[in-house]
Amino acid sequence: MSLASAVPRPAGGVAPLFFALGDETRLALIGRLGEGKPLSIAELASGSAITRQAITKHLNVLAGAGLVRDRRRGREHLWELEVRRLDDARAYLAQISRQWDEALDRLQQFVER
Amino acid sequence: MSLASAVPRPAGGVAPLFFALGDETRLALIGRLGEGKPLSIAELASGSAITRQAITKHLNVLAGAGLVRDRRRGREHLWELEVRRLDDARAYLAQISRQWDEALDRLQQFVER
DNA sequence: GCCTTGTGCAACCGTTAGGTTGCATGATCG
DNA sequence: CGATCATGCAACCTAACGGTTGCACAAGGC
Repeated sequence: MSLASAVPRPAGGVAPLFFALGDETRLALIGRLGEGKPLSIAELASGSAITRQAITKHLNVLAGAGLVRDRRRGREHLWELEVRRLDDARAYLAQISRQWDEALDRLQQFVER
Repeated sequence: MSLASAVPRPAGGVAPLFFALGDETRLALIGRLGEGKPLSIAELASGSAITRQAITKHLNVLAGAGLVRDRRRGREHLWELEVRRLDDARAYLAQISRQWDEALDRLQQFVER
């Protein structure tokens, strides 16, 4: 009955995913990592008004949501974007839109007969 | 230069939008409102483990992000989904994906020559 | 071996989020 | 008018968030 349960959620749930996206600083990080080149924490922190440790925390939040992945090279950690995870979020939003459209169609037909 | 600033953001910024989506309870509300039928606060609260006032707060957060709109009928407020706002979020995600793909293409060409 | 550089870890702090309870208010139905 | 039902408003509480500072540590460069 409940359509809510009919909406399949990616592993781990979408809420943490959206939560990770719901912060200006984190969006900025995603934007920079989206330029393609993997960056170290120090590189991400330099030029930012924020502390390196704060950046680290944000990266961990993003990593927890699967939005970002780190790979160490020597003594430094290179972080890069995990684009597929963005698709999960998009798919979820698309599904709700579809559910909405279909519901409106049903209501429309119900009115017309 | 910075590609981050090249990503157009919907009015009000996307961060609040994603923030509003980043909560399990709020996602459930969106799911129920996505069924098409406008619902009152009391209707949304009944059957929920949560207090009516908590629901009200969540609805206000969603309204603040433009994800939901209320229309009063007599003494009750009917809430309904604002689907277009979901498209804003989707467009933003799509843009980052596109930025990523293009960046990878450039890097690829750089390697090949 | 030393000094530097990139991180991690832990404690701490102010603010906000999510939730509750209690009471006031406004529209509706007898 | 009086009882009732759907809300709003405000205070309060706890836990988490976003940020900082300080120090320890491991990997390179010289």
